[in-house]
Amino acid sequence: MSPRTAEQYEKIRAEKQKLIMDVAIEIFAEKTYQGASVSMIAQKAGISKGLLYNYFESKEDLLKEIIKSASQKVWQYFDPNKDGVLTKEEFIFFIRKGIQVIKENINYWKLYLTLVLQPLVIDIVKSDVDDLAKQYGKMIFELFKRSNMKDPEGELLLMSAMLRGAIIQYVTVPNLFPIDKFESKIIEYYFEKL
Amino acid sequence: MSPRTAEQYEKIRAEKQKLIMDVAIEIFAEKTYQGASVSMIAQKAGISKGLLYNYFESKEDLLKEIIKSASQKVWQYFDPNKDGVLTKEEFIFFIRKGIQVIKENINYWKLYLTLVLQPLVIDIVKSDVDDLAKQYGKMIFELFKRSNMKDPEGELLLMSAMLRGAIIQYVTVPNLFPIDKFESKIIEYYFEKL
Amino acid sequence: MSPRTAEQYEKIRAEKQKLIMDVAIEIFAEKTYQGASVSMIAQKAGISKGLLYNYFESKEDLLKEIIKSASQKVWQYFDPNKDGVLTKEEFIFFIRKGIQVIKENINYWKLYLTLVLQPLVIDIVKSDVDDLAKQYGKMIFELFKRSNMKDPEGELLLMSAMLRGAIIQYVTVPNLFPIDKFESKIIEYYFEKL
Amino acid sequence: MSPRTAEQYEKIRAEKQKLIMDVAIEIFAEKTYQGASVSMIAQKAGISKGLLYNYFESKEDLLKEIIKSASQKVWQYFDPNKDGVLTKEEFIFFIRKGIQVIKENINYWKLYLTLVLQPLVIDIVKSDVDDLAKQYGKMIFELFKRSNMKDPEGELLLMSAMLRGAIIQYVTVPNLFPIDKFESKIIEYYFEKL
DNA sequence: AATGAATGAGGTTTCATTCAT
DNA sequence: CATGAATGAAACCTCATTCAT
Repeated sequence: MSPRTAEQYEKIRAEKQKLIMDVAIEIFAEKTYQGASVSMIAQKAGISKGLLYNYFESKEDLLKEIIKSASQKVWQYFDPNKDGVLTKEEFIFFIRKGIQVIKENINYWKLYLTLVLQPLVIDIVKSDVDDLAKQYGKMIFELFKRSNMKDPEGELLLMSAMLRGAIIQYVTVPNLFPIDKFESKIIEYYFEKL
Repeated sequence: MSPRTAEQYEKIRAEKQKLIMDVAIEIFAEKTYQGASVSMIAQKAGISKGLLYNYFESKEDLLKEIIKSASQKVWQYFDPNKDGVLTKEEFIFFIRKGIQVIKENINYWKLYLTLVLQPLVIDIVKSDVDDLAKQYGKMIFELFKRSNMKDPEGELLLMSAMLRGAIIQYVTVPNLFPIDKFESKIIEYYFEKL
Repeated sequence: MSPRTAEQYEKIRAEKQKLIMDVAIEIFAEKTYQGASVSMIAQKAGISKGLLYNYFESKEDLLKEIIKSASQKVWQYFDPNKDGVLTKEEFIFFIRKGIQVIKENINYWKLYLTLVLQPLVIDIVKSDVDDLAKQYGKMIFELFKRSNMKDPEGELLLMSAMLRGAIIQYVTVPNLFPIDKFESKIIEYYFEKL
Repeated sequence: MSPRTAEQYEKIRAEKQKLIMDVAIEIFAEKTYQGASVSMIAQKAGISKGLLYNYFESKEDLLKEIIKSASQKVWQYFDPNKDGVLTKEEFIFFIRKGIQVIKENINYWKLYLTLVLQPLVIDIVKSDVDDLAKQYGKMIFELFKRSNMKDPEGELLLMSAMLRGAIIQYVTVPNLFPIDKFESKIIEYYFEKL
């Protein structure tokens, strides 16, 4: 009966906040940010609309928080190591890990994709992600060059297109796209080339 | 004093309908189907909201008509020829033509992409396109097999992922993606392999 | 090829006007004055909306004209004869004729009934009809008195209620109400009493 | 600080819902279902349009609920007793009670009448009411037969027409129709005949 | 921390009416 | 006399957000 400690409250808050965000990702991915209503999210999360506004300032704020937090979670695995140099093994790992992360967060990626397709609406998303993408791009380019590829830039283009396309396809129709076969294939491809 | 002839009316209708659809594609692509309002479309088309409903039964109907008409326009170039067999040259042409069509219809492709990412909302889109995609898939697979590729199925996977990814990237950030370089690269790639 | 004469034009106008009114009565009766749209009427009459406005100033004007004209048509049979005295035979005739007129103009009566149920909307209707009703009421009252009925006023009340109720019922569900049986019954009733 | 209890919310909802329905009956009766606007109802009820939609799914739903609830309220007095046999006294009571109920719910009856005159719009109304009407019709017919009336069927026809007509007249112009005199008269009539 | 009634701006849609032809 | 494209006001409805409790 003793009042909860500050930490307990903090924990409860954090959990409820996560719950709301998880539910929101799902609904946003299914219905679009604009097509989803705050009521739907509150209802599916089992809380009142009022309480949702206790945790997030607005619907847009909720979206921003989702992107912020999910970005962190998703991209943490790819923090480039200190030296900024990518070995062949690290590159293979990067692909494997990347595909795994996507498999585990389909809805987030779906949401992410709908968002990047509306440049005017959301610029938040880009900034973070773009930086990382550039760094990686550079490192992979260097790897390709070191491996004596004829046209490292062109190869980079093909590679990123391949990955991106596979993600889209997988995220859109998970059951129809053989992500595992794709994974072996692309790894086999670069294993030989590098 | 006499009323316009049937042809005159027909012309007016056809032109205005096209105008509305063109404007709508642009706005839908920019803001999402749900994020765009009929008012915005009417305003940008320079007509009253009421008139829009003279031409389309509803916002959803407008979307459907856009998809129907744009699908026709976009996919007509790819009607497989009678024999159902794809030569190496036809395959190269297919890629070239495909990229060109996309360059000329960026907004439609953007819209198409936001739509396929919301499976619950629109099933119209798929049916038409899926058929064609399957036919092509099969023909390309046969070509790869005839060319003695080791794993034609896997190669098809990589190829479609590459194309898809390039489209996404180009459509999303046209200025940043070197579509022409990508085109030469992928053609070069298959020119050697086939 | 000679231009039509003024009379011919006049005839055409009169016919078209009647056509529009007939169609409108039907639709108003079916959908309510408010629920019917000018477009529907024009379409069913096979003319353009614009032309309809050539014949009637407004939707409300169309309604007024319908009521005016139909009232005349409907009530003309009941113009009390000069002397203002109703014989038993005339009374019977009045009932017979009344029922016949209703059978022949179901839709007008339906419309009329929906209108009298909205006192605020239409006052036009009443004025004409009320006068006639009062005159008739008085004459029937006199007839009842001459026939030595105990309570002529009360009998008048019952009679008008009976007629009114039968009309409503018949107009509402023509197939279910045995109007002919009702007719014989009520005539038999007054034949004995008078 | 704590939220209202479930009962409190329940009470608020019930009261407001009743308020809206009461206001709506009045306005529908006065202006027709189609002629009344949701704005008018909200305004007269002193609430926002939005709130009305918190209580009713649509304007049509509001109408249906009114009919449902009012039907219950209105017809509950007439639940035939178990044996299904009507005595002379019960018949007299039925007429008295019926007239009283109508006097107390003029607006509902007005609304009801406008609705039955639009067969295409509302079928809801009929089903409930028709059943009851049939049961009563049968019971009254039996009573008439037991009382050795020459033509019980014809008498039933006259009686229901009389009642119906009186209701219409009273509901349409309450001040002009002497409902009390009608009541005594019709009771006197059947008191002698039965 | 929690509720859901309440608001109001804005969305989609309808329709009487006008007008150039 | 005749057309139907075009308008704009107003209808129905939705939903992010607020607030008393």
